[in-house]
Amino acid sequence: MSKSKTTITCPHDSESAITLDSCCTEALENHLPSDFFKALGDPNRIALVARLAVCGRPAKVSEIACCLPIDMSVVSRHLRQLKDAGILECEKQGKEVLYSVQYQSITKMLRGLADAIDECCPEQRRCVGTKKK
Amino acid sequence: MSKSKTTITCPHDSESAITLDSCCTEALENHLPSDFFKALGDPNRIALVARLAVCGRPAKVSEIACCLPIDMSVVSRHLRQLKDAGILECEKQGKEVLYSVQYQSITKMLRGLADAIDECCPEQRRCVGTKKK
DNA sequence: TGCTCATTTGCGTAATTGTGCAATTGTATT
DNA sequence: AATACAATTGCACAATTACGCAAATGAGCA
Repeated sequence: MSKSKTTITCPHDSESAITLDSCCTEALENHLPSDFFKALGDPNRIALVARLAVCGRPAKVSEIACCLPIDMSVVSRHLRQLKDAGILECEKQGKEVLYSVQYQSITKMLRGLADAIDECCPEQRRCVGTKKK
Repeated sequence: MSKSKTTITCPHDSESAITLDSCCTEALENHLPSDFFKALGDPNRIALVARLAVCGRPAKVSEIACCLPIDMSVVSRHLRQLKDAGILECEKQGKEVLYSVQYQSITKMLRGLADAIDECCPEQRRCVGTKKK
């Protein structure tokens, strides 16, 4: 943890300004890519990831699609979004495209975020209540 | 992990059906509440959480709102959504409402999910390639 | 009681997103 | 070359969501 610190004051209420540890903010926001969460924010995409995760092997789009009551074209778009978010990966094999879960990068991401939040937790740092007056 | 297992066959392609370990699916889906991710899927809400996290103390709505170029009523709604998702908590104090980050429940959730994904990771289980033939 | 301030809620609108269908692309097979 | 199949993309539409403004709620204070 560093000691660099910035205080951002509220224009209309400078006394109760939120104290921002800039270094910590960056560390946290690096771990908070909203595209990652947006990708997991849809029930159908959650279902796709869960099924693919327990499947344990690369699966083609058509077999993934048949588990859900939505069109395969929609599944294809969902899979692409999950891939762009770093949750899935895919490889072409002949006519087919095989999707699989990026286990390591997901768990690394989740644990990294958890650690970053722990770093910010008041109980774990000395820099609490540094209020500008 | 248990041994109960279910195979869901594709209607039009039963040979390449995705093998589903039902117990594992449930375990995973329990860790995948889409509302949690949906709440973190918006850049403004991410910013709110990050700022509140590094703030390290309960903060009132107006001071949280002044960090973002959006109306306070919108911030209020975002905060409520984050609270409903279990990411923030709030307490009334006179006229004001103080929001703070639920550090423990978030990190517990993230690490629980990471563990659940690890449980599904092919390298860590024996039940790979259980394909119906 | 009347007033002020902080927050929430109602409502209308613009933007985004999820979806299905049809057409297209790309790859193998005949 | 023609055909068949898997996956993607274009397009239109419905549903959801983010947003700002104004009004309402609620809690302290004169």
